Amino acid sequence: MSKSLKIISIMTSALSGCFLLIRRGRMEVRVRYAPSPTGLQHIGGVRTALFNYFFARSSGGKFILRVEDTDRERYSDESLDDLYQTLDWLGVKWDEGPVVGGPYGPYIQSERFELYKKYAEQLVKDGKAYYCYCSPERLEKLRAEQVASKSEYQGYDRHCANLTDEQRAEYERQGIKPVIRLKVPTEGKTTFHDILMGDITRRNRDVSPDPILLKSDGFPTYHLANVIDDHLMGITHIMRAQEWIPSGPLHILLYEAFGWEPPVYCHLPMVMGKDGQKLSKRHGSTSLRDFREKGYLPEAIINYVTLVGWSLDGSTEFFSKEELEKCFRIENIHKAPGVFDYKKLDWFNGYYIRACENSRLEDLVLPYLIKAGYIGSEPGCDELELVKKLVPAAKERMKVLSDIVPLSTFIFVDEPVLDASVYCAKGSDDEKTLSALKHGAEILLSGLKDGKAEEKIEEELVALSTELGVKVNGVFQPLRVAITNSTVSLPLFDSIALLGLDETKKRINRAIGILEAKNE
RNA sequence: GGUCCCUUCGUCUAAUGGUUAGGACAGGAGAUUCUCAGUCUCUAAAUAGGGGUUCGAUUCCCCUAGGGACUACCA
Repeated sequence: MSKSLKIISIMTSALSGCFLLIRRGRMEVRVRYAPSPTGLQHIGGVRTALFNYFFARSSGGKFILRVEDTDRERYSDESLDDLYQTLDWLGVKWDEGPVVGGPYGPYIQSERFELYKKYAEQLVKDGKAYYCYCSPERLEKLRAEQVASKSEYQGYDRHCANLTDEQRAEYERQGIKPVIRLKVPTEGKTTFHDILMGDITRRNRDVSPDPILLKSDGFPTYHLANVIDDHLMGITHIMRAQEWIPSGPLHILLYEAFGWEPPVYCHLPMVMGKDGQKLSKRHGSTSLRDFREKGYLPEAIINYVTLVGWSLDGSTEFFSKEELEKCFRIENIHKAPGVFDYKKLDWFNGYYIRACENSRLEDLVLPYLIKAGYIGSEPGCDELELVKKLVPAAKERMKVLSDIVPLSTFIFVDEPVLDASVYCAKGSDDEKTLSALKHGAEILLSGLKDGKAEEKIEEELVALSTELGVKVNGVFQPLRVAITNSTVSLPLFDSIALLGLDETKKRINRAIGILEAKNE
């Protein structure tokens, strides 16, 4: 190419870029989350929703929810409920979509049923698509043969691509319901641009040959419905998981067949399990419902999940939803897939629990205590008072809300430790342990009864330990085990406050009995 | 099998054509006059391999290897 020609070509491409900018630049960003209600919302889907939502917010655009319920076999009402519940729980609000409506509705694909058929038939009229009468059995057999022969050519053999009118009429007479397939060109190549990945090109002969657009039941397949709706709803950016990259060229072909301008693509890195495979149930919980039930806070989920495959600067760890709505940049999305780290999520969750207002935490923890049967389903004043005392003591020991149950069991279930050796701390012995328990109890109970400061009592207990020639824990452990029935527990004074003085006294005396029986 | 995508500590990630390659989780050690937890301090740990381009490459290019996704009348 000569120099001047080159310059001209650069200029024209710059110019067409300008037009694109003018056409698009004025337009606000419109993105969508378009799940199919065939199961519970999971980490991967939620991450996609979040990235779309944050991108929309941070660029002053619109976030649209669209329900892609074209698979009647796998659809369930429960999944749809779960979708709404999950987004609601996360505090992700959609600007347009089901429930709230919007100028491009309806936003549920089954309610747009007629539309897809119309467009598919238009494609047939234009010679871009055709009716196919092949039976599922024939297709199955074809596929089996291709797999067996390890043929380089995999996919539909275009058997119905050039049917005569007579042949078609004959099939129709037999009552066979056709599907509509797209004519994929066999020559040339198709390129689409991805913000993250750059240009991705595929030879047309490698595009899955003649995919079905409209199923025989009249419902569209994903490809058709997705392209039509994205266009009709004015979607500007498609942010979806990288598993969709292979169908990118097919979608471009569809946009071309319709004569439409394709949107900008951004394929999100996938979320993997520890073994590097796509995250699934066998790696642990994946549904948001599970996480919610175990007691993860929405702020922890949001914070951690958006940090898989995205980062601001590599050192900022904590982001609130509101911050992400401001600082999320599409350019900071990573290309490589990321492993979902349950431990790090736990760490975030613990952090957010500790940061949680006590009053809110009381409310959050209540259902777990009720479910455990520790407090009534209609908690009375006494019970609420107890929870009020429990929360600050348990707070920094919790990773998930359900941890409140094991931490508070000693209050509600009294199963004394009968093995005397458990009371004995490292470096102490049976005799000293008994003595520590007896004298410690005296110091403790009389001190508390007289309203002595905890610090003062603690000092006296420490003094007792030096007196007995044991470590500090040599005095505290027998008391704690006696009171909480466990070597692992809340701190001594918190435990007593929760249990009450009478019950404390009762448990200590019982423990003294257990130790005395052994020492004899 | 075919096509496409990816590759910095175990994990999530930062960085630049020139740094002791930074942070966080997890791990290890220690501190905190009660266990556990929390908090604090310290510590170990990475540019997949091989070729180029370059005075210099982890960064740019090529090859190899490894991993992943897709290959449905599912999305």
